[in-house]
Amino acid sequence: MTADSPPHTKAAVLGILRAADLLRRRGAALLEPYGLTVQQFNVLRILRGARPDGLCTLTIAERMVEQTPGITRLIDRLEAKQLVRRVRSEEDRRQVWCRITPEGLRLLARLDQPVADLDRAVVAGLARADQERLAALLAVVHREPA
Amino acid sequence: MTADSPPHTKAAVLGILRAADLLRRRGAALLEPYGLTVQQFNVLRILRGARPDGLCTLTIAERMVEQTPGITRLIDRLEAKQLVRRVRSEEDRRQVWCRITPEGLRLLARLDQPVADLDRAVVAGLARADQERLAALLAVVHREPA
DNA sequence: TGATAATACTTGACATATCAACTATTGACA
DNA sequence: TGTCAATAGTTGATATGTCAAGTATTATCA
Repeated sequence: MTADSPPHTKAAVLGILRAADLLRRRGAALLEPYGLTVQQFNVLRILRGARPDGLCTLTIAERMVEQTPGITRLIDRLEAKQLVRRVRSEEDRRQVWCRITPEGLRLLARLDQPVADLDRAVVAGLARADQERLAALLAVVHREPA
Repeated sequence: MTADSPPHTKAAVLGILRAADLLRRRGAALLEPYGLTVQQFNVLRILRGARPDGLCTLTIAERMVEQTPGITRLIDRLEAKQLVRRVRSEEDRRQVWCRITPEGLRLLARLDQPVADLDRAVVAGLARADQERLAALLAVVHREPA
């Protein structure tokens, strides 16, 4: 192995990082007026998809797009805003079940359209087939290499 | 516009975010034993490329892979570790010129190989031509869409 | 030339992230 | 059944990120 990765490797890696930064910044800007961070929004979406039962804390952490060690306090903030409710499980008292509140659902409903528009806008330069190719190539990348 | 983006759009967007998170976590893990964050490492690389003159603070910020409002304190930390030196410009006393120190260069030299190996490992599942395709598709994405 | 605006940071206040203990509870097994 | 390990989450200390406001300096232009 030489001490430098080849140009196409560098370009791919840099491209991933830059594109993600763009997405995150736009997402943060969109959510900021609603008092949500990108991660908080992702938790809410996960919990909307997990109705009506909800999920326990660490399962939410597993499903996050970005690995999130601070999941407890992240959900603390959502609970403080009344967007999530937590109840300690009776079957296994170590677990805490989290559910999205009606207020959380209403907030998400308001966000669906602008978030979808943002997603579309960011990859608008790519035709559908190219978006599919991109997704397929990235899927290979995050199949956690050894 | 419907209230939901199509599956290929979602897959592309999610793929970007997940792949970037993987890269960032691996990078952070690699750099941690050396006492550097990913962003600090990026500043050092930018300054290595800007020898011998160095760069003023905001120019470094512009060249960062990720947009970084806290550039001043980021460089504060590098200066505290003696990896960067700062001097106020004489031509324009508002500007501060930053240069990498020999110690900073030595640290980078130790990191070049493992970082290159990491980059290669992360996209190892893709043949060269696919890495090029991936880079080309991502380049379209971060051509800052309106 | 003097007032105003623009630039290049810097700083303070605050939010969030990260790591390493720590507690409570459950499972596994001698 | 009692002990030890594993699980699920919480908490404290600390580092880092973010935004808005502040300072110093330079450019613009009446």
